[in-house]
Amino acid sequence: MAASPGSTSEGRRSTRQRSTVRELVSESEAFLSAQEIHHILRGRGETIGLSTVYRNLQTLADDDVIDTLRNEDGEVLYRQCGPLHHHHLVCRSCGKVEEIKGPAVERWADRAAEEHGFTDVSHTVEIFGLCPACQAR
Amino acid sequence: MAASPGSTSEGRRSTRQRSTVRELVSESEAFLSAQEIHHILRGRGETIGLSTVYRNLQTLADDDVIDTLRNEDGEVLYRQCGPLHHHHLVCRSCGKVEEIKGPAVERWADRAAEEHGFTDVSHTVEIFGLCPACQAR
DNA sequence: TTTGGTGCAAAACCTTTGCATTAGG
DNA sequence: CCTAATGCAAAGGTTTTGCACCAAA
Repeated sequence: MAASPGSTSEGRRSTRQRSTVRELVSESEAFLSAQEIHHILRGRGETIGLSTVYRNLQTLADDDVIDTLRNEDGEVLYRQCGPLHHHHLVCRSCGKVEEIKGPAVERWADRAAEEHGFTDVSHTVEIFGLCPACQAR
Repeated sequence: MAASPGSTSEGRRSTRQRSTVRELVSESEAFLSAQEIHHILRGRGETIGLSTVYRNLQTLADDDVIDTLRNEDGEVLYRQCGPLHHHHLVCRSCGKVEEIKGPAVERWADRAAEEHGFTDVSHTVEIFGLCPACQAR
């Protein structure tokens, strides 16, 4: 992961909306889009604007509180930063996600980057397929 | 790569626009966005609509003539397919792309999917970092 | 009180789609 | 001919931004 020297979390006020967003992201296993987060919170009766959701997700990502990922449709997805780095095995049909650890890939990626003289390396790996349940259907 | 049984390249007509798009993508080293491609072609005096660019890029991708990739801004980027499946090492600063082959990753991804019972597997791997030139700056 | 945060609506983006027209086979 | 391909404009989607108001410190 990239180092983030200039932490921007200095003058952040704690508001109900920010807490609500952070909590939802924390309690969720899956990656959520901003739209989904807004929809869920509204469904719970929370009062929060879509732009506020976007702005909070951005600041949370800036502060390295949450991880971001882009799905195949170009939507940005958000999730709490996990303690361990891992990757995702995603079902193309039902969207089910399996987490997979892959120390081998980490090493491979770092080495490949190093061989080309790259530093400050990060990587994304996503595996797509058809899960057992969806094959049966 | 997922198997593509039903090749859709059957009834494709060869038009000036399709050739132009394919040629530009072929002759270019870098990944280009649809908007960039349209802009470049218009700049050259070509007569072509933006939607035609999009549609041709889609069919070319469907026919496995070009590779697609999404940049960090969510734009879809296109580039001519290499003969071998490979991944990309992208400089976060200047956008320079190195191709890297990684049979190990292919095997790892396929095995990880298999262990979870997934079939029809494809995967994406992107490595981001700072290239030597940009480190110097 | 001061100023960052919020909410709404409008704008900005990339991308897709409807439809009449053109042109490849 | 026939129908895929084109071009334009309009619509679709996500994300950003302007601005007046609100509330944390």
